[in-house]
Order: sequence, then C-alpha cells, then structure tokens
Amino acid sequence: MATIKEVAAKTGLSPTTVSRVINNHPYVDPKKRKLVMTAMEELGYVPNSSARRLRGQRTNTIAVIISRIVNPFFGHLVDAMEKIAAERGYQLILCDSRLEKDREMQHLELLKTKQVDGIILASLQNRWKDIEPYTRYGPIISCNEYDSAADMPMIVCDQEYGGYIGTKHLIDRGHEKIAYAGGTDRIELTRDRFSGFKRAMAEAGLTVNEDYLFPSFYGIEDGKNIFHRMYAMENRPTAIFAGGDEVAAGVIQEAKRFHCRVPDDLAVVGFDNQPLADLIDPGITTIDQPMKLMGTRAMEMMVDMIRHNRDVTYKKELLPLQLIVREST
Amino acid sequence: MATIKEVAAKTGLSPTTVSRVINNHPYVDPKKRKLVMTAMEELGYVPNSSARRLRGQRTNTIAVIISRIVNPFFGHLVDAMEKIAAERGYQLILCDSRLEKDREMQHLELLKTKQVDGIILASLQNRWKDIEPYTRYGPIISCNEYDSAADMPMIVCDQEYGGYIGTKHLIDRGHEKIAYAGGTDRIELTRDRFSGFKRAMAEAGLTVNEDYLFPSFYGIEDGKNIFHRMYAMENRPTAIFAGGDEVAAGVIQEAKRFHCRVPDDLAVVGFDNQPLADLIDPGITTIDQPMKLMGTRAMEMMVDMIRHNRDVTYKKELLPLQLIVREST
DNA sequence: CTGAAAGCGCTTACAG
DNA sequence: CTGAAAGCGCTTACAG
Repeated sequence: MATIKEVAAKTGLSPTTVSRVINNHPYVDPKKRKLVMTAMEELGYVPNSSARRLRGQRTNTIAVIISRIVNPFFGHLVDAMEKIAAERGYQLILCDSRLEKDREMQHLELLKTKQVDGIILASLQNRWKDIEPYTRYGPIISCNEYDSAADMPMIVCDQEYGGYIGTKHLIDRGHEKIAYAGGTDRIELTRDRFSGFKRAMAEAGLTVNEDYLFPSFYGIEDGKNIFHRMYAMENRPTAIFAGGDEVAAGVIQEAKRFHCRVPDDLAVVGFDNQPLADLIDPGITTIDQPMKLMGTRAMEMMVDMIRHNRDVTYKKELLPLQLIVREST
Repeated sequence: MATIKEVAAKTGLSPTTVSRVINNHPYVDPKKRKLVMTAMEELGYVPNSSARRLRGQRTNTIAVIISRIVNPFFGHLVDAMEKIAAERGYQLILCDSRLEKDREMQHLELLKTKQVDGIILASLQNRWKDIEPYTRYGPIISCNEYDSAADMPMIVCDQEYGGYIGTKHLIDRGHEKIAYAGGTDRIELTRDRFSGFKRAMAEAGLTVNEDYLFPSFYGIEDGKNIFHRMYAMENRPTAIFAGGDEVAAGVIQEAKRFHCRVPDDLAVVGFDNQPLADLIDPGITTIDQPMKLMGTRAMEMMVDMIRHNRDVTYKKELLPLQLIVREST
C-alpha cells in the first residue's frame, strides 16, 4: 500500500503538503494540489485509517449496544441509526449484549480502548454505577431503555403512559381479570410500564392479581408458554397486556391452536407496533413506539456530542407513544 | 489516559517490558510481571487500540454488508455472525447497502483504508469486476448471495433446487397457473431460483406465463401490490411462489382482505422460513434457508482466513434447503 | 503558500 | 530475562 511518503516522493513535495491536499486545507497551490491528486490516483493511495485515528484521537466509529438483533424492534432502531451515521460519515459497530451484563461491560470497553468515539445504549443490563465510570472516555447516551439515576442524555418513550393506555383500553372493553406480561423487575423501563398498568387498574377500582403477572419475556416461544400458564389456571384472565408484539403473537397463535377465541375468550394487547402486529390474524392491538424517530434522534445527538466535545449537553427527551387498536381486543 | 510510558515510569521498567506483560509474552520475571499488572490497575491503563492497529496492521474488525437490516432474514444472519465474531475477539461493523451499488462500493473502501480486516458480503449489488480489485487488500467472502464468475469463497444455498421444490410442490397440489415473484433479473441468486422454477414447470409440461412474473421485491407492501396486480387480471393465477416470507405475508394478508381464500383461491409459497411464516394464518409453506448455519459458517471462515493470511483457501460451500409445508398451499 | 520536525502509543527485531 | 531504538502512517504547530 502506498503511503503519504511515497506520494510526496513522487511529486517532489513534502508529506505535509500531501496531507493538506488530503484534508482539503486551503492555502495549497492549485497546481500542486492537482499534482498530488494525480499522484495519489496513480499510486492507488488511500489514507491509512489507523494512523489517522492514532494521530487524530478519533475513530469515526460509534457503537450501538442492543440486546437482541433478531428482535425487529432493534432491527428498526439500528436501521434508523445506521442511516444517520452513514450520512454523517460514521461507522456503526453492532454490539449484542444478548441480555448479559458481562457482554455489555465488555462492549463498554470499546470506548476506553479508543475503538469508538461514543456509545449508544439501546439496551441496559447494568446499573448506572457500573456504567458511569466509562463516561469520562467519551459520550454515552441511552435510547429506548433508561435509568433515572443516570446522568446521561436519554431518548425515551413515556412507558408509564404506555402501560396506562394499554391497560385502560382493556378496562374500557370491560375486562377486569387482566394479566400482565411486561415484567415488573429491576429494569426501570418495565417498572414504569408496570406502574402505568397499576395506575389504570387502581383508577378502575380493580385489584392486581399476583398470579396474573409474568416476568419480562421476549420472544414468540415465551408468549406460547405464557398462554399455557394462563390456560392451566382455574380462574383464567380474560385479557393480557404483553411486553412486546412477539410475545403477543405467541399468545395469540397458541390461543387459536387451543380454540381459545381472541378477543372473545382472551383479549391481547402488545407493545411496539411491529409490522408483525398488522400481519397476524387477528391484528394485534398495540402501543406504537416510534422506533425510527428514536434511532434517528439518538444518532443525531451522538454525532453532535462527538463533534462538539461535551460543549453540548442533552437531557432526557420524551417521545410520544400511542395506542393502535386492532382486532385482538 | 495512561499510556504505556507512564506504566513504565511508575514501575521503573521499560515500555518494552510493559508491552510484553500486556501481550502475555513468556520470559518476563514473574515479580516484574506482577509489578506491571498492579501499576496498570492503579493507573487504569488500557492499551490504545489505534496504536496497536497502526503498529500491528490489523484491526480485529470485520464488516458485514447486508442490504436491509429490517429484513429478519438478515437479522438472523447477522445474529449468528456476531456471536462467532464476539467469541473470537472481533468487532462487527454493520454496513447496510440499502440495495444501492454506491453504498456497497463505499463500504468496500473500509478494507482499503484498513478499517477492517475482512468483509463478508451477505448481499451483492455490484458485479465481480468491480469488487475484485478490493481482494488484494484483504479477504472478501460472500454468504447468501453469490456470483459464479467471482473468485472468492462463498457460502450459498442451492437456490435452483429451492426454486424447483417450491414450484414442484405447487404443481403436485394441482396448480398450473403459477405466478412467480422471486425476480428474474441480474442477480444470480434470483436467476438460479428462477431456473428451478422453470425446470419444474417444464418437467410438468407447463408453460411460463410472462404476465405472472414479478420482479424481485422485498417487503410486505410489495406483497400487497403484487396481490392487487394479480387480482386485477382476467386470467388470474391460482398460486404464487414469492421471493420471501415477507412478500408472501403481504400477499396473504391482502388476499384475506379481499375475500380471496388461501389456499383455495390462491396458494402461496414463501422463502426463508422466518418466524413470521409460522405465525400468520394460514401458516406459510416456505423454503427453509439455514440462516444461522450460513452466518456461523461464514464468520468462522472469515476469521480463519484473516488469521492464516491467505494460506487457507475456501471454495463455494453449498448448504441444504428444504420445503416446509404449512397451510398456505 | 510550504516544509522540517515532533509525536500520537504501541510492538518488534536487535543486542545484550 | 531486559532495554534502547526504530518505525507503523499520519497531522499539526512552528517557522519561514
């Protein structure tokens, strides 16, 4: 591979001047500029990124940490991010934590070892106290998941509201025995969503049945399992609010297989509004999360933070969430 | 950030020795090794990747070029790749060509500018003659899409066979007026699949109706459009072989909306065997593509090629394809 | 408008 | 087992 030195030698100019041409500096004699250009062309010269990185202390690379790329929700999120990153001249490193704390921590090391200029956390497996130390190495923002204790910019949807409107919708449809499969655990996002569920229940004077609460699951298979657990109950719920459309789809599919009619015997609300929600039969009533907007906004913010080097500060940005009614309720 | 020099200063040793400790070289006095280790710990030292890259001429990064990350097919492929890459200590750069030749070419530049050690092409927008020049900068392999004229390792499925068994299945079900939406154009993969379609038709003594051929489309919306174009025909086909499950899903959804019964009025065969195929109603008869196997094998091969620096050579590897029969036929 | 020199932070022969 | 020195390929003050 040709280096800047060889280009300099070929043109009889200094490496400095060649570098200036490469970087479009002003104050280069137009003739010499042209000379350098053709020499680069002839030698097939291309700047070595590693050298530029070392010298310039930036990588033009951003890592995005997700927890499961096969989840279409993340697919759409990453798609939007990749688009903005490409426009702005950044590479995207895809980091899949697979819901494991350790993998997430390892990915955070990328910032420390200067392999990326910034990190977008679209999933959050660790607590803020473990993530915080990394912020001194570069910008970290979260998108989708969040942690109120965290001092970092966040692009989030109003999950409490989402939990509320989904539940309220079921209540309005006359349901009282409502199961909840969004998870109630350590993750703030799911906790907030659960708060919304509880608020709607309380407002309607309904009590939350502990047996109807299922931990946070992710895929179709989980949905199937949840259906069977409900089906085995003596006192079955008449409706379920699932943590994602895939889970909802699993519930619906299995319900149909066991001749449990949706929505008559079991109403189902999903979350995300993935394409899937509109495709299966009956269509899934769900909460629309603006995945594209989230991804776009997060990447724009990240690039801005990298370029302006901490001069810009962002806070929590709240994005809208809305109920999409289909045939499953 | 602490550097190797600072660690050296703190321990009274040379940077060379510190480097040896970092890289687990033998022949370092155990006591000194320990000394260095604690000094690194105390300083929060971490090696700078850019420097290592420049010095070592490798990046431990691999790019994968896909054409549409929101397609679950690519989601699963990338998922399998990421897993192997992480195990082997490589980062994955996600490159989305969005079906555009230019974007793909830009992504190939990553190899030239030493930003990645190798590239996996899971999508192929350009011709081999345009890609070939990049092979001198590092290993390039294809996975999924392919080009027989190309002199690169390829992990491919037997598309001709896939086209054949899908079509044969429809013929066995008694169909004669069979539409084909897999594309017939410049891409070899789709051309081969189309060959399989034609072979099955020919064997059964059926003629291919030009009006029933639709260019290669990708998403649900495309499926809906195709349905309407068929629906508007005087002499409608009774079956369609779609290029992907998403397209098939779009066809089916719209068919149901217009009271066209599947499979009675219109039988539908998809491709890929995505989770979706099993979820919608009726389930989609489809051709299973071993996405996980493809991704795993491709990444293993890539890492092997990078590590053994062209000493290893691979050829085309053919992976099995099989018909999954569900209710849509 | 141009160039010599220093340095980004490592690793690797080489010599001991 | 250890260290001094060179060099990976750039860019950026600095001086002219």
